[in-house]
Amino acid sequence: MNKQNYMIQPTDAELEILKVLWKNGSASVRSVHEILSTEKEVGYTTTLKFMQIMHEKGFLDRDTSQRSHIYFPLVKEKDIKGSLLKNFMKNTYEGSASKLIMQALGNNKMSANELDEIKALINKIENI
Amino acid sequence: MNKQNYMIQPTDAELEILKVLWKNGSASVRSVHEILSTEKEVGYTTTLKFMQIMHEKGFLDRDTSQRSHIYFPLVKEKDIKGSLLKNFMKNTYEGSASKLIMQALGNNKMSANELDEIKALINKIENI
DNA sequence: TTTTAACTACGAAATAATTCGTACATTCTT
DNA sequence: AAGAATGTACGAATTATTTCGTAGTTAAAA
Repeated sequence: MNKQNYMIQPTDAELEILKVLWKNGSASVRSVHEILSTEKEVGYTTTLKFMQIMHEKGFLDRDTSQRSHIYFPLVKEKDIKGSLLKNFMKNTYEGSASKLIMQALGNNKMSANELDEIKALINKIENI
Repeated sequence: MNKQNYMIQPTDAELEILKVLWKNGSASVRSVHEILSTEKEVGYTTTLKFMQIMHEKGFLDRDTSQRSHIYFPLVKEKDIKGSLLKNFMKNTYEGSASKLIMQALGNNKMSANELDEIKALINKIENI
């Protein structure tokens, strides 16, 4: 039973780290930090501290058998993003998925391919 | 030229107040506070303080000709929500509207009517 | 083997967001 | 007219989040 409503949510800074780890499977603080550094100015111990906090919070586990610890995500990308989405939907669109989708459609250019993909999913949902 | 990328965004607490005002057009601190109180425990001066801050930030204007000031929104619901959505999309879905829409579709039950509305909008977009 | 580099741990400063108490003014009630 | 109720203003406490400095350890390089 995942993605509960009250699932703990990562903060913005924590989400950035999770995204790096979801993409890479597992990594040392050093390599996560190097990737983050390409996007924004941040100190090494800042990244380290976040990863320690995230370990405490249960977002990450780690292998400490080597001097340089290797961290990996304990939470699934889909679950976390789903939970963040649900929360955002609640705060901003009174919990209405269709309101959110309508505005996202209206405000953003998408490729024909993406639009088709969306239509296909709707059809699939409707034909159940 | 509205809804710029760097449009100032309301915090969560500020958004709640904006939502009340968008729905009511304009209102005193007292009446906003009464509505908020039905949803959560909050002190009167907290609501007052927020509305003063929002006035400073330019989210609200107010009529101070009476003792009880009347506040009204200076920003449009669509613009603010669009800006929040864009920001959320950037943080959580790498800025991809279709990723967000796909997950929103997948995770939420919608009525046939809502689904049709979404399909109609897609068709309209495709037929331009 | 001495120095330098890389690593963890962790307290605490800095910043952002929320919440409220208190002071003071005006209006309403009695 | 006195007291109670209602209003604004605003400093400051509280809480959440982000950021980093420093201490101490281990490994690598000179």
